[in-house]
Amino acid sequence: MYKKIRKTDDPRVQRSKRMFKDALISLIEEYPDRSKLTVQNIADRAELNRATFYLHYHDVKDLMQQMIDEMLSELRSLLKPKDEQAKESFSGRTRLITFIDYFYKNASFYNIMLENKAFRRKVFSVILDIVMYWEPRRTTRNPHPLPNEIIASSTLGIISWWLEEGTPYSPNYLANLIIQLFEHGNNH
Amino acid sequence: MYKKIRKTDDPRVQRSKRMFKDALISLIEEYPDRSKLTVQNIADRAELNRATFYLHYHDVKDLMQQMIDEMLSELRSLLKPKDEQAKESFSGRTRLITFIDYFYKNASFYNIMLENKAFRRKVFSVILDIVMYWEPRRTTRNPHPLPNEIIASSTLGIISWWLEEGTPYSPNYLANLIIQLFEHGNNH
DNA sequence: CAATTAATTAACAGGGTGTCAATTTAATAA
DNA sequence: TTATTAAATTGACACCCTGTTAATTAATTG
Repeated sequence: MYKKIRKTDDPRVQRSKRMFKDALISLIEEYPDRSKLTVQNIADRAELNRATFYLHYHDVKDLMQQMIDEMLSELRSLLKPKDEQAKESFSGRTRLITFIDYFYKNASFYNIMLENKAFRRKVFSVILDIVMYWEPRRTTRNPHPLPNEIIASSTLGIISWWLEEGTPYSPNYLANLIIQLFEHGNNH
Repeated sequence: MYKKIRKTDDPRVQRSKRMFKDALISLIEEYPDRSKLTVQNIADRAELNRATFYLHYHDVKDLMQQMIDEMLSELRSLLKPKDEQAKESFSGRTRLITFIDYFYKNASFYNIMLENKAFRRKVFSVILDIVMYWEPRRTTRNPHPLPNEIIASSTLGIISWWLEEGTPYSPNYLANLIIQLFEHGNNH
């Protein structure tokens, strides 16, 4: 009785999906205007048949969506403290730098991905998490705090600009600027 | 001796271009995922021939680019004080509210347009202008001001979020939040 | 090996692109 | 009004991409 239950474990599937993802990244970096983002071109670049693409994805959007979900899940796990002890030293500042570093690694790729609304929304919610647990004491001594969404969206705006400009500051320095803005505004 | 010099003054051209622009706006608002943004559909919606489209634009991107330029030029003129006297009362705050109001009018349309990199870059430079002339005195008494790009990009981030969320605050209140952020950060 | 399933191949109708030449229609100077 | 100019339409063209299918080949694994 032959039965193959774990389809996704098939090395052929693994390989194909990896090839398609790499092809998409390669095409995006080569044509930042996304003018060559077709199933045809992706399959050609992956050196796989176009019909194989349809075995795994519904269309290009679907491929991007799956990649986005994987990336975001990776990012979230980076921001999750491993144990109780790590939680202590895992300050808001550390989390912000971890976050910025993550985008710094494949800056040109994430720069493109951030034009995707779905991706941006999910990144926004990750930032919102960071902001919400930033400094619990903030709410107690602060009579008129800004809505967390204002803090998060301005952070996303700054990071988007930073990526578009080719990361003109180091991740650390950028984090400093963002923290300065939220601590003192522009009146230091 | 017949001679027609001013082609662009031809009422037929005026009408056609207006029809195509209206059709684009109509399609964008009907299909926010931009799935129906083809020359074919735009021409159909405009009730003009597809070949006519190509008489005026190279492709859909070109049409959007022309619209973007027109809108930005309109926005810039709104932000330019009419005379020396008006300059007095045209504070940074007033300019920021004028700016936000402009996007509030066709919020759903600008929300889509802000996904266009070219448009976003130009809006960014308009914000940069507002920020640069915000408060001349700021630089004198402020030893460590943030780069103007940080202020501008965070503003753009906030406004983008606000548009994506369906303008949950009034333009005036949003301006207050932005000003509060830059005046005091999140520690009021 | 034998069974299973992934990948390939070739073909299909459908739709959008960008261009062209010939024709019709609208604007306007005289 | 009429003659001239140019815009708009029409129909056609080759080309490319899409999404699907059926038949075949190739790779994985019990």
